[in-house]
Amino acid sequence: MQEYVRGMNNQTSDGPLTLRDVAAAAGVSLATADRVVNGRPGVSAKTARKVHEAVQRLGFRPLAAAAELARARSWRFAAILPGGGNRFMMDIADNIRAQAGWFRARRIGVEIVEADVFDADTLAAQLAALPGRFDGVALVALDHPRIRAAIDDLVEGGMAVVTLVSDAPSSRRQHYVGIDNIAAGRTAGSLVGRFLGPPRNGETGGAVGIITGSGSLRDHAERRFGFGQVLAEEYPHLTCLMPAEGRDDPDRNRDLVRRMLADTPDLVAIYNTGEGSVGIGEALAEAGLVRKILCVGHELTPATRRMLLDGSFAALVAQDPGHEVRSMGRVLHALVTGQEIVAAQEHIRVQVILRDNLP
Amino acid sequence: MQEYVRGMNNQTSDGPLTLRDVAAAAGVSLATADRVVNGRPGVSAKTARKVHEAVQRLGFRPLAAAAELARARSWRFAAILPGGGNRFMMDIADNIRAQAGWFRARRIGVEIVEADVFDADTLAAQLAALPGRFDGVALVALDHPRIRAAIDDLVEGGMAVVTLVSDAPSSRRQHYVGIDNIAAGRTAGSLVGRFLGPPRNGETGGAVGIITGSGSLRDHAERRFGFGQVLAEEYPHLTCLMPAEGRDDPDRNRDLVRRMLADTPDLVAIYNTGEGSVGIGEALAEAGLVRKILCVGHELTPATRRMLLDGSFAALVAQDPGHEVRSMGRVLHALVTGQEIVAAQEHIRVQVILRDNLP
DNA sequence: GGCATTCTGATGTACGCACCTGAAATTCCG
DNA sequence: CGGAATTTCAGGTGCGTACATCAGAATGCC
Repeated sequence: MQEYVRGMNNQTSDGPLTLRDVAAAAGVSLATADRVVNGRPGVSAKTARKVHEAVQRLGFRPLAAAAELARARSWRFAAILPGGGNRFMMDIADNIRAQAGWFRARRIGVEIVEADVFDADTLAAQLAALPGRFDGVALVALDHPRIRAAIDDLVEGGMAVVTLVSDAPSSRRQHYVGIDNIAAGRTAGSLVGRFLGPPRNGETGGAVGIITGSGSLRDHAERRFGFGQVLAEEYPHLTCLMPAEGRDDPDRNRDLVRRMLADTPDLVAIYNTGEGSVGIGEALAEAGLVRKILCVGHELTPATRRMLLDGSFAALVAQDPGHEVRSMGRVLHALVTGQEIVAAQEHIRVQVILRDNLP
Repeated sequence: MQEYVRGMNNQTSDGPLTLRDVAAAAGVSLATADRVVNGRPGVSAKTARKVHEAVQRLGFRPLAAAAELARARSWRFAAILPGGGNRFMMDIADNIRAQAGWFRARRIGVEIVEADVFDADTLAAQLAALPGRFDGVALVALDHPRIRAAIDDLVEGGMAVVTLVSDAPSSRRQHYVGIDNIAAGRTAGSLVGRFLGPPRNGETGGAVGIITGSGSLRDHAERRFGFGQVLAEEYPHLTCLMPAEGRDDPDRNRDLVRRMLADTPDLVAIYNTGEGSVGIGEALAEAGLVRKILCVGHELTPATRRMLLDGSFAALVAQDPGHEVRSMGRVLHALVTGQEIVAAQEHIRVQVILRDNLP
């Protein structure tokens, strides 16, 4: 067994455990120990086993900071977000900018790329243009065969790929940062059912209108599904109207609700699976039905916050863009540096926001 | 202006920005630049200004990993948690243990100290014994003059002090890791009010029972306050009964609810501000009143999860112990290393948990 | 078949990553 | 000129990695 210590570092006994200690214990050099610990090739099975044993026996864990410093390379991540004034996505973008310091401190540059998430071809082309320029991507995925293929190509090419907010589960993306949208829809359904209460004597339950953004983003579809499920199972006295597509646009949503009010005398509640809830509030205000018709929507924005406070909306089901951006950063960073992902920490909660627990 | 570069590092132009660049730009040595950046003494006002200017101009941010590595010292934190089988506190403890890796990777050792949080003298004595052994403390604070004084002494002595779950706002603790308990109580109040719905024709609203842990922990008191506030403001048809102290003990709570049921024919809901909700479920089951009486409680534990699923409890207002432990770690670490605390990241949300958004 | 030579895979050496810090050196100022 | 204030020097911090080294296998040649 040789001695590879020098200087003042020859205290294998006290102090924190370093790779040097492991190497000494295994009777190999630092470089070899490092190779084994990081699973790099060029080590015989026998010595690898010795090192592994030493790691186990001593309970060694590499110091993240030292590893990061030594790696001495920087990373470039792209965040592909839908363009068009979607407020929630703007929040995501703002949060990414706000996290610039965190990224910089880890040698990470993040570029926000606007995309037309509804056009699979364009999006696929944008994805295909990423390799070489970036080490990792987070994208709001359109769940479409062409996009899945594009994602798989990226992963194949060694890029870290993470879906954000809306998933593409059948692709090979390494991680999904976002909420369980079926659970989110179910939560909205339970809120509507419970807030409305059981049908009054002699009355029927009434009708529930559903406004949705678009059929092509998976998140909205899943929310509708979860919502419908709960209403059918638990509140059969309530009837769901056909979902109306407002493309997350307040103006369209306003029109949809106007029509809904005209067509549906027994309307008791409206659920919006996406953005543009303001339009709903406006239509209700016009009709003098604020607080008369129960509204539940998604995401906390200045507009929904206001409507929560003035009572137009009873509750919001939300995800925290800050958490999501931080999770995205941690996950991508862990992926490119080969660190472990702590699943529990990366789980994004489905939040219920009432007027009283507004952050 | 001198040259302090050596080796291959003489590229002040390209590559990422380092302290060396700042030092060169300011015309001082690395050591001096470092002192300024970290606010350590021994630098004249004039040179400090030069360095600050350079930092601003170049937009320098120290690389977290390098700083951490170089600081080369380890920290010892204590987490002072109430003993006695409180499930939520056990979760906190478990989360601390689960985060051991994270702490280790930052050279942080955490020791969990059980305390009798209800005895101010003992707790104060325990706090007084910390200096020398620890660099930072997180404690579930009893809001009591003696404890405040003990906390102030610790801070005075240079220890980082953070309150956890229950605050002592008038002390000099540097940070509180936990939820806004008034908001939590209000949220519970809104849930009860909305779930019960407006009074039916010809009926009065009914009575709401309140079970609380103890009067001496600030968190429970604040929850009661928030709860009562909302009920009085928004649901005046509901009457709150006097809070009954069950000391977070399921058995006591069971007895309290039994008595409550016997004494209060018009009981429509029960709110538990603390632990031991199982006892409530048991008492209701005995009386065959599960789902007949609306229950809202706090914290997600195996027991409350079960009761949420079987319908005994309609909703939980909760805080995420995982988030809290991670926040505690980050904050204490930031405090001892003199880093900045990102307030937005450390805000702990008041969560509403229904059966459908159970994590 | 014996021996020199090339090649290959395994292992070690030494330096760099960017910052921190105690001791040494320098400057300042009365 | 002496002591305090300020600044610089130099040596860590633990790990990654290009390059050097080395042993042994494979090859080639006589």
